[in-house]
Amino acid sequence: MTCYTLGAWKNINKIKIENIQKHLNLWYEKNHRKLPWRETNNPYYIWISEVMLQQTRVDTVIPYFLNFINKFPNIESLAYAHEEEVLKMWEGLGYYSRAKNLHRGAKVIVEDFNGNMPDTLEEIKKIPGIGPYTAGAILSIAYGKRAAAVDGNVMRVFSRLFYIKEDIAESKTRKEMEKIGGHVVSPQNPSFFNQGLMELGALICTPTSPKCIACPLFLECSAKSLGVQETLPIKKKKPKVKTVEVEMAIVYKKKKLLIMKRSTQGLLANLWAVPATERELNFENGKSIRLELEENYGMKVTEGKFQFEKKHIFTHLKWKMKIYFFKLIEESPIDDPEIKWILHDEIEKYVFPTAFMKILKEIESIKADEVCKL
DNA sequence: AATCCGGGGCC
DNA sequence: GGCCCAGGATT
Repeated sequence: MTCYTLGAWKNINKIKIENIQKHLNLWYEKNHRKLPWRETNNPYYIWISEVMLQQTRVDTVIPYFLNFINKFPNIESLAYAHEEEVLKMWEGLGYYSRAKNLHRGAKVIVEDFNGNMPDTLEEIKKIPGIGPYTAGAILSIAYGKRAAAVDGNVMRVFSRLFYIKEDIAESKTRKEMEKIGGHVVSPQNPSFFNQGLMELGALICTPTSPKCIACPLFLECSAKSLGVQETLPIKKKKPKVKTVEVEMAIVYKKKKLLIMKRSTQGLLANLWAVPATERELNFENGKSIRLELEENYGMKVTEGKFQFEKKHIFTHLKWKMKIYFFKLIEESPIDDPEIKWILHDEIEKYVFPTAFMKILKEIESIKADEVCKL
């Protein structure tokens, strides 16, 4: 059995490739899950679903997809929407720049492509938020074109199928995988083939304990024949998790709660939140949230009352959140549209990331009487 | 090439 | 608590 190191994919036996194409397409046709975006070839639906599925599980995406296409049924309706509306539909899904790019992308399609999703690689790559994977997925699934659509699942399948030991965290390996994807994709049905690879990765060729006994490519799999399927793919880079202490201010003016928009850059950019300061743990150089409110907004508040602590884990970041309650003493002299005082039942009008939504939900259960006693 | 950007499920 | 992700943009 061959080990296909860098560049050796050109030597993959032609019969082996044809067998893989035949077995995989038949398996996909018979065994694929019925999902909302698989009911159609509409390029718009395929686009939305593929972007939502980036780094996100199918079960999470389904309700978001249905709500999204209900609210924005076509490219025009998305292009003419306000960004706030688009973000609202994305609330809780994470990686919010995906929603902003989707919105920008719809505008580009309306302005530069006459409102139709382009069907060539060259044009489709001009749309913000569409990279190599999403481009290939749209071309093959919506337009039946012979294009590679290589994501994490496909790299795992390839690494086992062809016994590839290169580190899939490296970009040269990813590029190599894309070449393999373009080389082996079925000319008969590129859509079934690409979706078949991903479905196989999701259902059979799973990261841990792959179900080889049920795999349609059992006989073609190099790793399985050597019994090394569990050791692949090889992925070396490990991001370090940084812990950050975050002070959050729950400020009340009577029964109204203070919220403000986060900065236009960085984590959770441009989304609504309660005022917060971040500082790296073990460094005492941060200002307290109370001082920030006074210096940045000229807002005087009572001494903070520590309420509770909570953790929130992002991919490479751990937030240790300390939540303090304050009462307003003196209004800010600045009239800033990005500062608002809202009643609790108004929080659904604004877009809050999950980390803050959890806090707001906990706050809600604390009685107003208690706040007034501060 | 390295870094940033969420969130949830699983063990 | 640590692991896994159906990536793309920016620097």
